[in-house]
Amino acid sequence: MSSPLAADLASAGVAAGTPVALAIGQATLGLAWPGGSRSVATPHPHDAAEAVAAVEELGPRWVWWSARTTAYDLVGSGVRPRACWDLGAVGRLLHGLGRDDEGAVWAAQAGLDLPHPSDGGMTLLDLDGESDDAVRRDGQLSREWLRGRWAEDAGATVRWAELALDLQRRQEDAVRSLPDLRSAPGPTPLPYLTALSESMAALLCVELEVDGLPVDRAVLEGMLEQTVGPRPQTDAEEAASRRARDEVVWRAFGGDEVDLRNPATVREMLVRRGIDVPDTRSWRLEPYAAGSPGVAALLAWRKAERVATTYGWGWLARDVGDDDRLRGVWGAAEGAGRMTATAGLHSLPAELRPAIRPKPGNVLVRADLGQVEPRVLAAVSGDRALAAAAREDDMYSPVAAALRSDRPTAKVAVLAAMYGQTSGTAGAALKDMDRAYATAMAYLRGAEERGRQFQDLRTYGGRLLRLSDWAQADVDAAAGTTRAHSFGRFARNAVVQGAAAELFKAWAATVRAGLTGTGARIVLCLHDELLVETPVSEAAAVVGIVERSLQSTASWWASGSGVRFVTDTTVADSWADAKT
DNA sequence: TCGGTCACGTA
DNA sequence: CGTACGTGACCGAG
Repeated sequence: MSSPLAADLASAGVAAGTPVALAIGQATLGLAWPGGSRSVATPHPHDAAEAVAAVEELGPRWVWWSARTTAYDLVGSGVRPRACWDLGAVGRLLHGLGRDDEGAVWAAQAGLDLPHPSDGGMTLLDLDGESDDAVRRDGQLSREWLRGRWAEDAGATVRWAELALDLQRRQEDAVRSLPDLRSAPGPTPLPYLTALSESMAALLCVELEVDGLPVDRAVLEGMLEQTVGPRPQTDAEEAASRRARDEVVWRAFGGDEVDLRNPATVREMLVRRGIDVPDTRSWRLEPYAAGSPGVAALLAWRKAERVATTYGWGWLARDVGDDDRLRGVWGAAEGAGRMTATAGLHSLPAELRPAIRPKPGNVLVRADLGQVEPRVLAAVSGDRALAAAAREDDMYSPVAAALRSDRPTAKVAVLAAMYGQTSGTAGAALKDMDRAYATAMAYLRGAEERGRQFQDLRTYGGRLLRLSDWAQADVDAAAGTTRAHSFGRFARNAVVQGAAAELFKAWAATVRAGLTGTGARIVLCLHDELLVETPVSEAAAVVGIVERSLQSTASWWASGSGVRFVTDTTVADSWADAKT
C-alpha cells in the first residue's frame, strides 16, 4: 500500500467496489464508508486530489452529492475516478427531478416537499425546524449547512459525507425495488445498472467540460472570414460588416432596405412581390428560391447570419479557450434523459465541423449508433417481430417487407410511430405497423395514453418522467385537449428517446472505462454519437474498444430481446472527415 | 429587464 | 397537429 491513508481505509474494510462517500471541505476531506468514517487534513489545495488519488487505488465506488460540486477540481487536477454514485444523478433518475442540489435530492428521497432553490437568502419560513445539526427537525437539510456550513470544519465535513452515504443506501434500496423490465432480467436489476451509468455520465459531463473539444483555430478563423467577414475590432466595424451582409440581399430585392431580422417586415416585403407566405421559415421559402434571386439571397443570408450570431467571432472568443478547446456546460440528463450541452456543442453546423481537429499526434475516432431509436423500441417493448428486424444491419429492409412497402415508406412509418405523427403519408403505413408490430405499437400507445392523462411514467431503465405536475384543471376544453395530445406525443417519444439515452450513457461509460491507459478521451457525446480523441498509435485499439463496448453493453441492456445494436466507427483528422 | 415569438442548428 | 434541446434577435409589456 503506497499511502498510509489507503492502508488505513483498507484495514477498515474498504476494498474494490466499497461505497466511500466523499465531501471536500475548506481544509478537510470527509470520508464515510459502511462501518466507518474519518477526516483527512488538506491544508493545501492540491492535498485533496492527492488523498483521493491514494484512496482510488483501492478501487472504491465514490459517493458524492454531485460530480459537479465534488469532482470538478479533482478532474481538473487529473484525477479520473473509476466508479461513482452520484446522488444528484440518481435523484433525477428516481424522482424525475429537474434539479440536483443536495436539499432537493435529500427531500425527494425522504418524501418531503422540495425546498425552495437556495439563492442564499433565508426567509422566516425557512427557520422552521432550523437547528445546529445538518438535519432539521422536519427532516429537511439545514439551510445553514446547505449554504456551506458543512465545509467549515472537520466534524461537519465528515458528517456531510456520512449523510451522503446514508442517502446512497436509501437510493440504492429504492433503485433495487424498481422493476427490471428486460426480456431476460439478470441478477443485477436494470435500474441499479442504470443508476451506475447515469452516475458515470454525470462525471463524464465534468470531464467533457474540463477537457473541451479540440478546435483548429486557424481553420475556424478562415471559415469565419469566408462566411461573415474579418473579425471586427470595433462596434463600428461590426455594424459595417452587418450592413455589408444585408446589402447583398437588399440589392437582390431591388434596393428594398427592409429589416431582415424582423420576420414581420420580411414577410410584408415578400407579399409586395407576390410571394404570399404564412411565415418566412426557410423550408417555406425554399420553393421560391429558384424563381427569385432575392429569396435565394435571403436564404443564403440566413445561413451566414446563423454563423455570424451563434457561431461567430463572439462565440470563438467566449467559448474557445487559449488552449484551442471548445468548452460548454454539460448536463447529464435533461427532459427525457438526454445529455445536453451549451456553447453550441450539440448544434454545431455541419459546415463548421472541419474545424474540429485533434491536437497534434492525435486522431478522432467517431462512432455513431445506427438506427438506435427503432432498435431501442424493439428492445424496450419486447416486440419479437421488430426485434427480428433489428437483427439486420439495416432494419428498415425487413420492416418494408413486413409492411409490403418500399424502404422510405417503412422508415417514415417507424419514425411516425415513435414521434406520434398521425397524418400525412405515414398514416396508411401506420395501420400496417399495427398489424406487423402490435406489441411495439401497443407499448407506444400505452405511453401516449398515460401522457394524455398527465400520469407519471418510467422509462425502461427506471427514469421517472413527471407529467402529473403539469396537469391543469382550469383550462377550456379545446385548449385542454390540444395540450393533452401534446403531452401524449411527448410521452410516446420520451419512452424511446429516454431509453436510447440510457443505452447511450451506458455505452459511453463502458467506453470511458475501456480507454483507461490509452491516453484517449471522450471529447463529445451527441445523443447517438461518440467522439474520442486518441493518440495515433492507439487509434486501432480505440476502435476495438468502442465496438466491443457496445456489444458488451447491449448484452446486458437488451438482454433477452434479441435486438442487435450496431455502430459505424471511423478514424479521421477532423470531425467532418469522419463521415459514414 | 423580462417573457413570448420566430427562427434554426443538431440528434 | 412529428420529438427533444440551446441560441439569438426582436417585440411588447413592465
